[in-house]
Amino acid sequence: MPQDSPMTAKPDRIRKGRKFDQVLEGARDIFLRDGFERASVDAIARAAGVSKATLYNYFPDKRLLFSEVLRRECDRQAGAALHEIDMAAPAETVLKSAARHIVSALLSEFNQAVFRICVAESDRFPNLGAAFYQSGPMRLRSEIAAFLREATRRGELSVEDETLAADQFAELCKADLYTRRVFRLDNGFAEDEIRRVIDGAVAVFLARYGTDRTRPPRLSPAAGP
Amino acid sequence: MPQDSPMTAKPDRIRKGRKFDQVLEGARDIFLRDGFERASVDAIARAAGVSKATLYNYFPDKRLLFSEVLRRECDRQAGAALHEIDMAAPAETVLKSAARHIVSALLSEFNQAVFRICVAESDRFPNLGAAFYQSGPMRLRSEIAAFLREATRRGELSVEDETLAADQFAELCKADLYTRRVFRLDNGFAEDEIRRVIDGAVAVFLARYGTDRTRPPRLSPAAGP
DNA sequence: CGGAAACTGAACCGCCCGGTCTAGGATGTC
DNA sequence: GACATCCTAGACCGGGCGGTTCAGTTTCCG
Repeated sequence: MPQDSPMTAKPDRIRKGRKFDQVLEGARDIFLRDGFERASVDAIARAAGVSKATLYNYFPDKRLLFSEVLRRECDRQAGAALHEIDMAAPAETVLKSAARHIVSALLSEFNQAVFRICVAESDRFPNLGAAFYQSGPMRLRSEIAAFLREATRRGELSVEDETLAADQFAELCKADLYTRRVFRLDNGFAEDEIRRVIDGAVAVFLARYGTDRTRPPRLSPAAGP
Repeated sequence: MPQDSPMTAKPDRIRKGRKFDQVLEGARDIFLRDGFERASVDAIARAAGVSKATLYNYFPDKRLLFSEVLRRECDRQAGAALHEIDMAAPAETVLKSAARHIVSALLSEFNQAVFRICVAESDRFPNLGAAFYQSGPMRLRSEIAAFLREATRRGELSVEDETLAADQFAELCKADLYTRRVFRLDNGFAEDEIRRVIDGAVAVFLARYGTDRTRPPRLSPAAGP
């Protein structure tokens, strides 16, 4: 039973107030929508369904509220990883499904919003960039690198510099799509656009890092001329 | 309807004011440093060595001044292209020197600043994203694509989808470096870090798109170099 | 020289913002 | 009922902002 009765014997409860989470949620909505500068504290309080006094009861100022919100969102983002992929499947299968996960995560509304804010505010909030990097790109890279190492051990791939290869793979997944999304030229992409990029990424990657077992027969236009 | 270009209209030397360029320069400095929201018009006027009244004589409001500044900076950026590269050299040479140009351009202070602003303000200034995209990534891509087409004709490469391949190459050049730069984890990179990425990018690219003439002997672990 | 046009500096306006404060309303515990 | 705690609505403050105005100065050019 989800009883959140605020009286659990004594004030060993650190949680400063009943509406603490509401404040964070409202702040997240407004900050992600408007950015730090344009988000007004009044708007946040309104969105949180809370009075401004209550808000300032929890957080001493706007900056700290912002930092806390972004820190949490970075953590949240870190959860959405590639864990569910069956790393024991054939390399090409793993790469393809990883690519699909990466693409859809990168293009998601949420990731875009957090990315935008982190980029824009990274000078005023120096730790922000690092937080985002570690919660997103860095985790992704180490997961991919671990897989590459394992696949190399199995003889399916031949990767010496796993971190470089992992970065390359992630970058290949961005091709075109990400840029267009970041600059708001498109907000949705057709399935065949996505497949084109994913298949292209896997093909390029395997051409370089595949072994004889996994490298596809060269589909070069050598057939052509 | 507000006139956004003081140089238009009839006479030749109408130049709405002697200090027009000063204003643009000052505005560029401040906007690129502080972004749109945090840049105050007073600061811009001060940086331009001009009174606020003069500034508002040229531009009806802050938004339009901003748009004009960014439009010019995008144009300026477009100039710094790959033209000077000798496209007739062997493919690997061309790719390597192109990669070096791309990397140094991407990591430059100027490009970072413009990128940041475009990303942050792309929703409030919808045409901004497109302007940046066309002046930067898109030009780059079409130049690379043109080279790939030519190299394929020469039989040095074997590329079917030139735009995809061009995007992939540009993405490969970003690996790791760009992310770290954008999030301000580093502001300078050692020469061997850069070379590692560039060589890696070219190797991956040639493994997929090279022909027997240009594809390097596979450096797979089985076969020694 | 003389007058128009460009430019200046500063004061000024209205607005909104971050942040404070107060008087009072719920709520729950003894 | 009394007390304590949390919360609320909104008035309030100082300040910075974008933008305007204006009286006076500089520059340009015939």
